Amino acid sequence: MAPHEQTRCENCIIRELNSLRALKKEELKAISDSKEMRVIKKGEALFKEGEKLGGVYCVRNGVSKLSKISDNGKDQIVKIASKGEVMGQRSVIAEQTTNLSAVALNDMEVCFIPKNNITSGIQDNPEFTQAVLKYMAQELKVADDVIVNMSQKTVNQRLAETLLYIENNFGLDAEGFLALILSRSDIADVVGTATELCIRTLAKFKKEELIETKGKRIKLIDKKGLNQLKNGF
Amino acid sequence: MAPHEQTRCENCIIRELNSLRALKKEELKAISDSKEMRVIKKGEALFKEGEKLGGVYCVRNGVSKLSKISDNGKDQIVKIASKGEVMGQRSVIAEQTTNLSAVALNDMEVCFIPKNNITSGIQDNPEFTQAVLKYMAQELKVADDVIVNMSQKTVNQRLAETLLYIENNFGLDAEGFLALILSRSDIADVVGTATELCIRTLAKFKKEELIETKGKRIKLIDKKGLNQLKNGF
DNA sequence: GTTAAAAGATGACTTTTGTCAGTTCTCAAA
DNA sequence: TTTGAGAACTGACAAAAGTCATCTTTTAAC
Repeated sequence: MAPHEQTRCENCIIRELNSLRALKKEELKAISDSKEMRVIKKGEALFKEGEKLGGVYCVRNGVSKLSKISDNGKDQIVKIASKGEVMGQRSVIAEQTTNLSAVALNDMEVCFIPKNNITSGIQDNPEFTQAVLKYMAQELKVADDVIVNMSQKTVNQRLAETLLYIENNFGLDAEGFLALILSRSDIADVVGTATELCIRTLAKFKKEELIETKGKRIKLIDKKGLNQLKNGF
Repeated sequence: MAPHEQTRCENCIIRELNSLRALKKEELKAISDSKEMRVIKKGEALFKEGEKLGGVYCVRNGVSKLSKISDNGKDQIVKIASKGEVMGQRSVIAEQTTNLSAVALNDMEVCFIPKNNITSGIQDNPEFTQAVLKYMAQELKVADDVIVNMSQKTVNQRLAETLLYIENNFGLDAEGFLALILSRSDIADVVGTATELCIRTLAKFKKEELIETKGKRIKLIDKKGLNQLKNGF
């Protein structure tokens, strides 16, 4: 297959992971012709909160954090997006500026799809619209759950939950450590606490033999214990 | 107008407030024929988390809290729905059980619309689908903001914000008190804190002449001060 | 009106979380 | 190999939030 053809949306298997799979062949061809592949280096921003997006980003490779700075200046990570995720969908649909910033947690490869491709898809293809609708409904449920966790659970519980979430969603490396490596500060921003408390709590988990650490890498030893902790025991 | 006709969806002005306004006359007639008006007394549940909904509820009158019980047994109010709001939409679209419970905060009048009316509307009427999509996109943005507030702001800030929110969305009564009267425990469940701390903080606000109280009613005196507090000054 | 139950309120105390100031570690550029 | 910046970590303390027990007020049922 010629290199050119590898990047045609019609041949792209990533889209099977998201609502773009509901698009018809002609629609995918139209997207292929106008889309643009971008490489984002670790630490670079795909977009920043308040920007008006010209389209959405389909993640081919790598991981991005979606975060928002609160009035007190602290960053809260609302979501971690990886392969297959379409970013910026919400803003494009609502025709609003983004409320979140997207920063690459490692080197990324994304496809930028101009918004008119998406909006025309929504107007002309009921299956696609339905797929987007279901996706958003699911996101909304997840968001509600996060609200409850954030307001009702302790840092202990939320950290345990975050670690389990990372293992479930990003898997392990060859040595059994969490494959997604976050800085302590990023973990704290997911959990919604200060970096120091995050570090202290990780140290406590280590002492209780729930986890092991090696540099910034973390291995979950006692998942049952972490699960109990998460639920408040 | 005959009483019968008053309750026809075609004549109902409530729907102008929500996505149902995008429906065509024939679709509204179909809904009218299958819908069912229900009266819910204060304290009664429209539905409980985990239930499978047979349709959505369009609020004609009254106010309902949408809440979820966290693992530690505490209730978190995620949203307050009033006139014009369509409840249960998310679950019907995602074809899932509800993740939230809906309990009437005062006497309510709602229309129950069977779900096949909604799903067929989504399949056949792109304008309607688009309206629902935009509504959900907006909800998602609001939810993300709530996540950030919950995890990064203090009870002080969140309570100030909640009071301002209630004034902005539900207005005042004849004497200038917040028109929506919540129990201290419900306010605490919105803010995401214990009832005692909520009461204490209200007492503090009173001492600082930010608010006045009369029984369970609350009047906002110094809105500028509350706004500053909300943003952390 | 009486009365029981629920809601509101307060004090005393504990636990959790945040903050500041500093030290150690790590890794990459010079 | 040095070195210097940033990340990880620690201690000490302060502030915020939660809990429990108790008391008062309000509300609604009889």
